[in-house]
Amino acid sequence: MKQYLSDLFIKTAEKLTYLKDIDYVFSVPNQKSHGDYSINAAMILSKKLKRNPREIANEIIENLECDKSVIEKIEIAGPGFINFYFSPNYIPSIIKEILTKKENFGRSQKYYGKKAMVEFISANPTGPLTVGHGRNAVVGDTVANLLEWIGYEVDREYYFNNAGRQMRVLGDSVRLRYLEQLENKIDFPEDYYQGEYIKEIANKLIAEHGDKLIKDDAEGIFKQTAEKEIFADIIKTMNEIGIKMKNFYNEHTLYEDGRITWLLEEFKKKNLSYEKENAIWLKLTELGNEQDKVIVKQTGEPTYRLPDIAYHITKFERGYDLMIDLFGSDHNAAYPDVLAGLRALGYDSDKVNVLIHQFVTIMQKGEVVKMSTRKANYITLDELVDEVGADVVRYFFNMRSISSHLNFDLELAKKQSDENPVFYLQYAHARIASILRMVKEQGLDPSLEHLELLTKQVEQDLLKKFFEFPNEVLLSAENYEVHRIAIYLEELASLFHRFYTECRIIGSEKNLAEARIALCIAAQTTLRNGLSILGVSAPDRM
RNA sequence: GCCCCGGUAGCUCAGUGGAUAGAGCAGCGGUUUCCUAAACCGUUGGUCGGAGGUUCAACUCCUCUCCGGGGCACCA
Repeated sequence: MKQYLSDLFIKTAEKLTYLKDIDYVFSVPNQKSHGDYSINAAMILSKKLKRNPREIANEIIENLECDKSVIEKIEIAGPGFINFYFSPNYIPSIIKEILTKKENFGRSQKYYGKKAMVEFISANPTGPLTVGHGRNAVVGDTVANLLEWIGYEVDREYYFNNAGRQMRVLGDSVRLRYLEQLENKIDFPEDYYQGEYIKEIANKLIAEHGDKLIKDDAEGIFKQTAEKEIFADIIKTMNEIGIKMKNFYNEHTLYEDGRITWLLEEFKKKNLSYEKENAIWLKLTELGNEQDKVIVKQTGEPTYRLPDIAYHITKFERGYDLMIDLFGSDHNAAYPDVLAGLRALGYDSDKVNVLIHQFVTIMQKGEVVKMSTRKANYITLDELVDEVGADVVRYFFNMRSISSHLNFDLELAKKQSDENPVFYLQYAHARIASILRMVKEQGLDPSLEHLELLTKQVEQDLLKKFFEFPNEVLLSAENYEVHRIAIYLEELASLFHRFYTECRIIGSEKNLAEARIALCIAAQTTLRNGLSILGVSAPDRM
């Protein structure tokens, strides 16, 4: 419907040239009495043309060449809205489109031929993924899905660092636990990794090597084993919630390739860096940021900024048209430095889109659980998935705007009842599957021959909702707003339940019954497609 | 001191500068001899944190301010 109107206005703009280059908006009015679609063009033009908006609206309507069989009525309302009422005979045509496109209904080719990379999770292998990482993981994967739905070829990538201080501390934490298990007296520093998993890794080393490692240092087998075990655990968790990375990018590669040295030289050559207090600084103030930052420490080790910039350069070299970085809000001060560095080297930093999601607050028995990886006071993503299931985890993390804090109530999520919106959606899908099984036994088949019989209000409301889906996918993808899909699906499911409460199939006149079966299939397809974007399963039975 | 995010119904949250601000849950009252009641219907509930400003029109944009969260590393 929107597409039809939008084409209509583009055509009309050839006659009424003032319709060109203005940002009019088509919207579905809040109230049914305001039609199916509404446009605000006349009000926007009012100031520009210094004319009465209702007068302009009239002129626009006179010049619209619309098909009577598609648009039944056009009205001017309020301060100058133009309201369109679509013909009840046109509206069911969407069913044909859905039944033809099936699992592709909602996809578009708008960005066909473009390549995108979504970098997410990117947690260093110092411990299991926590609930905090869960939001990043789920949203990142869903954003990648959305981009695929609008035509992008998408790569998912995980960037990690297995060198540096944190990893040394990790290795030493394992070493100390190893010694402790062998009944040596140790002093375990407070800022070391406190988690149980460290002891498990130490035990594993004892099982394999006995006490032969007593003289080994932290950096060797202790660190290596820790990294290997932890990564295996992370990947297992990712698999459980359906995430498959295309690539794991090790920061260390950037050193081996000589990219770090090269980058340092580039900054020096371009006079963008300087030495002070035995460290090398990047002139970020000259690039428009607040303060200069260190890129090489006194120790000679680069800070994260240098490899981060080098890493993004590899993304540019790999030919991505769009690069998404997804971080938690604790990183929100880091990315402007990286982008400024890229700009200074001539890269188009507009192609890099940094998404920041706010924190997850876990509520347990009415209390906020404070979490810290190092203190081991956290709930792992694995535990969460075990308790509530992958579908609930995926849905909960997807259902809120990423800029809002997410309140994850463990008791509620565990409840597997109607308080959980994910069950509402899955039930709608399962209910349709059940209906379809039933009507088949009755010898009824879907038919597109008499869709014009779908004239009841609830039927028309559901049909109109189908029209919105492709546009909803497009808007969600272009704005990286995963929660819009969840909201849309809840509205869609609600409309289906209302339809089915009022309209029965078995017992209705045959042509009507078969048209309604087609309507059910269309609803099921749309629900399933939406759920697949979110990575939530669509069960046939519950 | 500075930067980012939030503040909307009892709770959790939606809300492209548009018409009378919505949903879910909770509360209250109903609906099933009938293809899934994990459903549906009705109803209660609002100073959109506050103050200015821009606009034909502000929950939405701008300024100031209060409250909460996250940052401002030679950690990532």
